[in-house]
Amino acid sequence: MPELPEVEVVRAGLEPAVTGATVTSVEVFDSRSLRRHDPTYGAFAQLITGGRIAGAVRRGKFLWLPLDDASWTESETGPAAILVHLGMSGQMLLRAAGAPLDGPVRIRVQLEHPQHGELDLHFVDQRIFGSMAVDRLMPTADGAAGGFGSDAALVPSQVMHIARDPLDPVFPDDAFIAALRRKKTEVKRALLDQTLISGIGNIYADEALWAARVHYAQPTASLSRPRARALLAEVRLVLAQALAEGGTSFDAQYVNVNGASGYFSHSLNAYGRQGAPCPRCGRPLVRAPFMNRSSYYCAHCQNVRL
DNA sequence: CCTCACACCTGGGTGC
DNA sequence: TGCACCCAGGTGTGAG
Repeated sequence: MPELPEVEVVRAGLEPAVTGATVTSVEVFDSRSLRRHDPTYGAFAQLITGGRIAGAVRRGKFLWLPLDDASWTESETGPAAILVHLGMSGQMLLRAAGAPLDGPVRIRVQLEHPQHGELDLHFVDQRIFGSMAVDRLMPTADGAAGGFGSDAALVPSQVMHIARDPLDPVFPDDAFIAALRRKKTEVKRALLDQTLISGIGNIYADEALWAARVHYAQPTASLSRPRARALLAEVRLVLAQALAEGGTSFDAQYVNVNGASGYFSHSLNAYGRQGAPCPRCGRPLVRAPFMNRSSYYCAHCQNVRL
């Protein structure tokens, strides 16, 4: 269940290892992990073999590895990147060259780094909700950097419709709050809408709502401006705290880039804690069905206020 | 245009 | 023991 903090941990782990490295070999063991790849663009392996990776960039839960200019000028395809979405259970594992494939490795990318030598990148994904792809880079609509990790004002075409995330220095607070209050939906649905604000999933949505004392089903149109602003502030706090702790995971599905588990569920106040006392008021937390999943909240602290 | 239900996936857990 | 079923949930798509 990687959300923004977990994906950022992966990005930060990959960045020093892959920047400047050349792709020497690509093996796709399960083509379902190329769900996001458009084959009319070219074969995934062929497009990136020989390319040089310029960095590691993230917006929300999307991660991409831009390819050096020299990698695409000859093919005249324009700037491109290796796009990664971890989905539910995806991992990007750095391994020594030729290391055995432990776990459901769907794609292996072998790299040659001028300083670090040979390195294997394993895309592991049990549930195959994640995917890799090669995608064209497009200019950002606002002219600002496309994501965290690069100054380039470019994003993959598949990320064009994804909103900036709340840790982005140019995240438009006022426009977000206005758009949130214009929506005719429930507040948690809005927090999970990646075209409105990106990077938040079921876990951090529940945590931020608990911290802001907002009921998950409160209509967005009924949120006062100060209350919406306070909610956004709690979203930022929750994400920043999780990031500082190295990400959150529950069943070892999520493992950081070096293979160590990012297990920090003890820091959660609401998510997954049905029946346990609310850390604020002591009353038992509740689990309620929501969008074919679950919402965890305190029925006492988190009141619908119209 | 907006909102929402649903499909896509697999492995672990549970009840019979 | 075996089997059917449920659950986890991020995203794209199509219906209304």
